[in-house]
Amino acid sequence: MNIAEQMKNTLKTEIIKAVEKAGLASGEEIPEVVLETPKDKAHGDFATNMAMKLAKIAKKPPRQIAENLAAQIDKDAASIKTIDIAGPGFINFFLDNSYLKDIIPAVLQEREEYGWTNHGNGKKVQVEFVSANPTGDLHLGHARGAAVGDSICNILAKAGYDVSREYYINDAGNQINNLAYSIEARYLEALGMESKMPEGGYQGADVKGFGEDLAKEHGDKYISIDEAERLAFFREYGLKREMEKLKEALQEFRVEFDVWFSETSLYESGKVQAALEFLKEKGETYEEGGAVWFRSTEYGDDKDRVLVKNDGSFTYLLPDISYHNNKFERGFEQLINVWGADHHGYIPRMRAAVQALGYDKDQLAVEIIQMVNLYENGERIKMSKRTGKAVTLKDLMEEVGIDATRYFFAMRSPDTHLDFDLSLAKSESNENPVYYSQYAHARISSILRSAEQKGIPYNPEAEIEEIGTEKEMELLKKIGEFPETVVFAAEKRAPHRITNYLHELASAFHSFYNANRVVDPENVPLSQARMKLAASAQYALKNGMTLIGVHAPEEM
RNA sequence: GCCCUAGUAGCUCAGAGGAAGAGCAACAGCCUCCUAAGCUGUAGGUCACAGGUUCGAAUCCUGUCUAGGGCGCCA
Repeated sequence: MNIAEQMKNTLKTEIIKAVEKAGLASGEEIPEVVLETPKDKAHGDFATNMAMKLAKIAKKPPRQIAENLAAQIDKDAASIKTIDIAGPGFINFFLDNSYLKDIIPAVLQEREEYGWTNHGNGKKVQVEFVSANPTGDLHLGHARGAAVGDSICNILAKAGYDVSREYYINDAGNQINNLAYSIEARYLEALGMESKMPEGGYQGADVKGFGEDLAKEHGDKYISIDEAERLAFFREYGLKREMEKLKEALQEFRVEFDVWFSETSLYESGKVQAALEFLKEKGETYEEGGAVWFRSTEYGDDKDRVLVKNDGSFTYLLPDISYHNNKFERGFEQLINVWGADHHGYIPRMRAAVQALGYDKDQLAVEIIQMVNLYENGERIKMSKRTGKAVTLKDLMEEVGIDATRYFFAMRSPDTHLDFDLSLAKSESNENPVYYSQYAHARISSILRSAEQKGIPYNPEAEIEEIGTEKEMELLKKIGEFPETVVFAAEKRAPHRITNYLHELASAFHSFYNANRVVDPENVPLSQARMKLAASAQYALKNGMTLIGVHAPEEM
């Protein structure tokens, strides 16, 4: 348990004791103690609403209860300096914050592991994200999904969950045939022959390039061979090329997967058929109009869904059910799917499927990544995947840079529409929020370098007793909040909690920097104490940035 | 028509029962000194609207309006 948590727990215990001593409530009656850290410093270090909660039980006005509690509480036991009563009955605690200094040695001992906890108890979690069809470049929406998904995985892993990152390759549907036909058309075109793009074909420059490459390497070799054979070849070829590009772009974006799961493999191992048989035997299906239906309405869906069409072929739902069954068979206790907004209507039937398979509906969580609109110089940039005129992940990385792109996507709550301001993300100025935390990190490196040059070496044994100014204590407090922030972000699966925290931490550091001089040759002990404080802040900054895939530079 | 998401400062967004917040933009200051991509201060609000629950609602419930998305035997 970290220092900030310890303090909170002590305070909570003392509050409960005071409630009992004051005879306001006892045992089960006592409401859960809520301790918050007020934004306004005038409201103390911690505040509780206990008096208001007790008003009903004790049948007294909240302010009177607050007075009573304030009188009963053991101040020394909880390092309380003063207690205020404010507003409708808040009790504000002003603490003797010297305990915060223990944060420094704790951070400096844990270093790159500061903030990591065992909160998740090694629970096996599988996160499936991106899973874009291998039929073209990753666009903006995928980029957001990749950034958010990867950040969620990092956060869960560091909060003590056993995380597996997975990409589901849709390599079995019609879209792959379409890809094959599109490549064929481009191939013929490259040979100067008559060709026609299929309906809904892929117009992207990548597919065009494949056709040209094939023509260059193999000439007209594929014109004369059997059509089925030819298309099979184009399928394989297209899939391979597309997957290579996807992996490369994602890797560059600092997104790695543990498992690349092929839809086709489900068919080959008979798992799709097996899932269908399982549901049939369990009575979760019925036949109507020559099709096999899944009784998804039994589990809260709007209508039943077709699994097998009347021509005997499967709908996309069936392999998906099989896939999710397979995930559970692999021992995952919690599944998290990160999906684009266009799939949200699909959630009820998937949750129904999970239940029909015999699992709890909460074992599948779906995070919806809302749409991204691109702006430049205040103007909306329209995109169309159909015509291939979309901004791709690669474009973003090139134009904006990886750090800024990752930060921008992590910065916003995933389930809200995002306006991505290209000019802002590209700007290398104080308007760009990504530099703020990076600058704090680089600044600390610079301070430590500068101290060395001035003959003040970093001294791990330095005393930190002299730490105590207002800005120093505020910085310490913020550093101490890191572990609980990571846990909170993991529970809410909310990477933007991390960027918010980083901003607050950087702000606390910059503020401290401007108020208190770190390197002072006239006072080496104090300099060395502050260097340890700065180093602690730097670890918290760096570790937080790691979670969202942003680099922590030594200089800027 | 039904469902999902959103509506909070000029702009972009946090906050999800407890005291209205940040960044940018605006205005006024701060470098003979460790990185001014920084700091300090000022100004800026009917939390879309109307009801309800509660000691207390931006937050929960109901309805309305606005914007975007989804509602295939497509994937």
